Amino acid sequence: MSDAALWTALADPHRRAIVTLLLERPRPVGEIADACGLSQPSASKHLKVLREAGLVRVSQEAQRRVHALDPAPIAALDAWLEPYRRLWNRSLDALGRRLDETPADTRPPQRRTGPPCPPTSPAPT
Amino acid sequence: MSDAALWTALADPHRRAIVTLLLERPRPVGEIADACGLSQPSASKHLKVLREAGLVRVSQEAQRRVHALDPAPIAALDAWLEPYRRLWNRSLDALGRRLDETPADTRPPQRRTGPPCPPTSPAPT
DNA sequence: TTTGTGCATTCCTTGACCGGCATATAACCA
DNA sequence: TGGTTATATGCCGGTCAAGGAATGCACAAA
Repeated sequence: MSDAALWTALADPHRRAIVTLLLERPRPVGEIADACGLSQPSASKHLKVLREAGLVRVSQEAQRRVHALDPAPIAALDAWLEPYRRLWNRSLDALGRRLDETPADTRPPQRRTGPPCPPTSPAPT
Repeated sequence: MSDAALWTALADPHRRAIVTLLLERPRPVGEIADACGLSQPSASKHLKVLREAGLVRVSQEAQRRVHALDPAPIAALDAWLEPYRRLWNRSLDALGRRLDETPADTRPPQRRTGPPCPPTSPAPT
């Protein structure tokens, strides 16, 4: 479950779709294939990649193999993202300060649309 | 700068290395190639992919082309990650609660190490 | 103007991956 | 036992991306 395997697994749009699908609830392979418009073998292969990246876990139910999301590896991505998020928040803060020092009617009309993570320091709203 | 371009750009380990390198400071192509052990054309090509994903910006300085990191697109990744982060935090909280209900000397020694980003809002589930 | 430097682009080869198809495997059912 | 369902796997052809070598291009220095 290397970092590389994780990135590789999520690089494919079909696999991201599968992961998003499993966010809702665990599902058997056939259902995943249908929902994503994949053939059964294709879905099975993608699920294998996701399994090897640690992103999904399987549990056998009779003949079915129900795949469930395991969000734990996402933490590794999140950790990798951390310094960039900090940088991004810093530049947002800087923008905010610049805007605060600018007369209102000369400002660009855009405003912060809300990054998914709260800034580390109070940003003007 | 589609989402797909962003994932594709970051899926390559060399490109992630470049991005990490640029976290420190902007650099010209040759320096990036050296630092990452890439040939100059190879570095140039990777930088093109990163540029097209919006992750780096170029500024010309004499004959040099200095590449700087632009963390903005990272926000898109962060947004994609958000629901998984929530899920992960929920399971950590559940673990924490279970641990709190368990006599101390039967617990595993681990404790929540702190996900890099606090949950932004009470999960609207 | 010539030469040198820094970088981008093109061509080519190779390797990886994806999808489809056929088939193997395993569990359930009659 | 034989058949059906659900899934995995192997093979094949096509596509795409990466790396290397050679080259083109822009700018600067002499």
